[in-house]
Amino acid sequence: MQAPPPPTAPDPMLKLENQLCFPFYAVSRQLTKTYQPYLQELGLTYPQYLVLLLLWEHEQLTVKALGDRLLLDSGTLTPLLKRMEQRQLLSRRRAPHDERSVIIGLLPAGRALEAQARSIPGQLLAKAGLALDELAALRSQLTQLLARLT
Amino acid sequence: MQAPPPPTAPDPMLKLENQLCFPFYAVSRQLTKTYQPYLQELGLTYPQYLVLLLLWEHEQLTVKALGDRLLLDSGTLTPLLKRMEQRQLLSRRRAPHDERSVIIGLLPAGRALEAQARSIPGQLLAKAGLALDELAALRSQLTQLLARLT
DNA sequence: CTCAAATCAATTGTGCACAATCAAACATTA
DNA sequence: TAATGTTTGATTGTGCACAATTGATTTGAG
Repeated sequence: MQAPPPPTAPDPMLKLENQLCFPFYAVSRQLTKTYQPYLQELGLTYPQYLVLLLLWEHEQLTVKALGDRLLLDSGTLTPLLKRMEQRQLLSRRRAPHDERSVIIGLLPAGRALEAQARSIPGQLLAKAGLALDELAALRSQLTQLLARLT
Repeated sequence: MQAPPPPTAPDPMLKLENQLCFPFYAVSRQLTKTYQPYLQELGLTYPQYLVLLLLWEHEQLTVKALGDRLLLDSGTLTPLLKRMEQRQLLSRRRAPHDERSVIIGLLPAGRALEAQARSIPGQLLAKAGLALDELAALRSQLTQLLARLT
């Protein structure tokens, strides 16, 4: 279905193909879909995988620390972490010295997923058709942009 | 809250900072947040804004055509379009020659938002601190990556 | 012409994402 | 220490995002 262009030509800056944000939005969603079959084997969603990446590295972190690193707030993290707690992937407990904080700790079932996840990054890079140096260049541009936006 | 590193150092490919996808995921969400104050004045969400960008250009499109261009399926678009229909921004009707298709047409209230949206792309570019040539370079890389992923 | 396959939108169910609000716990300072 | 303000997580409500299924419609092979 394709209509003829409207009588008044639109501002070129308002055409979808010229948008800054749309490619980020679309690539982000497509990347998540690309991860999906691998993560499904582990029973994880992409945001849950990100939480585990941090816990594999740090063993335990507060909800606040997770949110700071992932740029997610408690409205997103709390239900997500409760689902992972039900699966015994992690534990949630109040910090003894500061009852406001909730400490998220890695449990054995969560630790066990690390070995299964090892092959994921390499397979993703292959699917994206990126060499390691291209990846590094792209990532540094994105990190720089992210810093300007936050 | 920061715990000492775990006894077994994690695979560097599994560290958050080395992930390919996370920067896209984070930048995409941050960009949406950056748009938010401007779009709020128009009463639009970011995906609704994308639909209008296409309608400003094409006046009318089927749900299928919108989904193809935005890489969104009907489970996402149908409720979103119904909300926009309720606000009289667009119309939804079956195609006479093919009753399976639903044609989305721009209404005056939707057309009227175009003038108000004109200033948005420029303000976003300024906030992102990008020059036009940087933008073009980044966009071509992203478009290329998107093509490899789809 | 017939009916099996393909197309398209809608629906259902799950899981983010985020603004806004709240309440508890902690920190500060007068 | 009493009053005030800040930090932290949880809750609520709205709106995507997408997999899976359904049902109506159209197409096309025989």
